Parts: sequence; structure tokens; C-alpha cells
Amino acid sequence: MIRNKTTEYALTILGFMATRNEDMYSAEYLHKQLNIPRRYLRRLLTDLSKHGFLKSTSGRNGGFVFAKDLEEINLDLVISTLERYDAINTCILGFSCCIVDKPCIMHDIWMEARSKMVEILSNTTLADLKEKYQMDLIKKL
Amino acid sequence: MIRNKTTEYALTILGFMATRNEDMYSAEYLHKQLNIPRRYLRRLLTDLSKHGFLKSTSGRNGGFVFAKDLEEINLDLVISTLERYDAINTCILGFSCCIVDKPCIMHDIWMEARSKMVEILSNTTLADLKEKYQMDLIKKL
DNA sequence: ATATATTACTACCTTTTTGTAGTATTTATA
DNA sequence: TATAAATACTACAAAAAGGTAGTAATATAT
Repeated sequence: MIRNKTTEYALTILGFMATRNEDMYSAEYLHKQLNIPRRYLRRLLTDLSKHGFLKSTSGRNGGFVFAKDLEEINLDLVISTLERYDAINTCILGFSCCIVDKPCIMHDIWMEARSKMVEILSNTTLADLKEKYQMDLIKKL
Repeated sequence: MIRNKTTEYALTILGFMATRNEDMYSAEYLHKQLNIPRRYLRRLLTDLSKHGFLKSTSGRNGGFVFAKDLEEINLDLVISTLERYDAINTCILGFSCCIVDKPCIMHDIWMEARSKMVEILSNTTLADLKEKYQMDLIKKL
């Protein structure tokens, strides 16, 4: 499902940004807050911009902000954008079908398990996370 | 969830073996059937033996058979044996928590999504796959 | 204008995962 | 006992993922 650390990083970054109220997030700031390797984080932020999640501003006081509404970004979208499935020759799940049986023996059970997961992830947007985060803050008072 | 191709291979191998009725499976035979790289497959089979899923017989006519009942091997067991979670410092899900929030913002939603998946996988044994496979064969007649 | 704080690009290095090679060992069979 | 068909072990090679470095470009502030 989530194969890459990069995807984890991306979720962490977007989740963090979604729940705070800064006008702008610089790579340096995010690095300090999230402890993701500085240079790698930078590259990832640029990637997230290229994929349309963020938009960047160069120069002093520059940084990153969301390129679209938080409602429009669900967790499955983030994951499926960053994980590169070699879509052909594999099950949708990223589980390569064996040659003998197509679909393979695992296919059905795997699809069932995976779809449950995807259902939850795709129904959760960054806006939901933000709301939840703020509710949690209130509860703590 | 499933990060490694190795895990996919393992599931493919065990699933295949569970649904056929051979007395013994040699690496060479499995290689031809499943198209997994010969040498890598061999090593993996040895690993699966060390992990107690299979037992091996050396020498001519040797090969691999299950070391325990198919009922005792569920899919989550296979996955969690082969994927090496660096259990400490990470969520149970293998998703490293960010430093700022512990548990991280994603924690709850992720646990929910993941537990649905694990529930299905851990409730499915190789015996179930075998049964399903045979039912499917009958239906085709 | 110049210095400073930021992102962008490209190339490289390191670690992990995946895959290969060679040789030794085991065991049935002719 | 020799041969053939298997697994076991160890080391290495290749590919992918993760991480670093240097430099260029951009924009603000002084």
C-alpha cells in the first residue's frame, strides 16, 4: 500500500500544513518542525508543487502554500500520486499477479482488504484532518 | 502495508503451493510456474523454511512442503514476518510518527484504515484460499 | 545596489532491496 | 560408487530509494 518513505513524508508535510494556520511554510521551517532531512524535504516540496498540491513562491519570504482547497485533497490521492505503480502487469493493488492464474489467487481477498482501506483514505480529506485537530485542541482545554 | 516485492513473492509462492496438490515443490518447478527469478526464489524458499512456514528436503527428489497446517498460516502472518517494521519509533502501521504530535495527526485515521485491512488479511488462511480455489474450479465446469 | 533568504535544478553519494554466481552439501537412483 | 537433482551458504552485482552538495535563480529588505 504505502511502499515509500517519501509518501510518508508527503502525508506528514501536508497533514502538518493543513492543521496549522501559517500564511506560508518555508522548507527550513518544515524541516525544523518535522525532522525530515533538509535537502530531501526541499526536493519533495518541489515535487508536491509539480503535482499540484502546493504552490511555491521563490525569493525572500517565499515558501509553500496549498494550491487547492483542503477539501479537494484526500489521503488516497496523495498516496496514489506519489507511489508509482507500474500499473500494467500488476493488480490494481500493486501486487504483481502470478502468471499461472490471472487474476491470481490472492486477487479477490486482496482487493477486498485494499478497498476497505482505500475507502477510508479517500473519504478523508485534509480539511477533515484539520477539523479533527482543532476539535482535539479544544477538548484538551 | 506491503513494501517489498519479496513479500509479494512469498504470498505468491505460498498461495500457489496451498492451492495445488503436489507432494513436494522444488525451487525449479516453482520458478517455472511463477516466473520469480530462479536464484532469488531459492533464497526466499530457504527463508520461508527458516521462518517455519515450509520445511525443506535436500538431495534428489527434494524440495519444499508446508511445515504446518494451512489453517495456521494467515496472510497477515506472512506479511508481518517478511516486512521488517522498525517497530520502535513508528506507528504500528509502519508510518513514522512526526515529532510535533505524538501520536501524529494521521494516526487515528491510519489505524482505522489499516486495521480494516489487517482484519481481513488475518482472517484469511491459506486453507481458505485453497477452498476458494477449488470452488472456483468447480464453478467453471 | 547589495546582502539575505528563499526555491529550482542537476549531479552525485549511500543504503536498501532485488537479483546473480560459484561452490559445497545432501540424497536417491542407476 | 558415480551421477544427477536437489537445497544451503556466502559473496558479489545491479537497481531503486533515500539523502547530500553545489550552484543558479528569484525576490525582498536594507
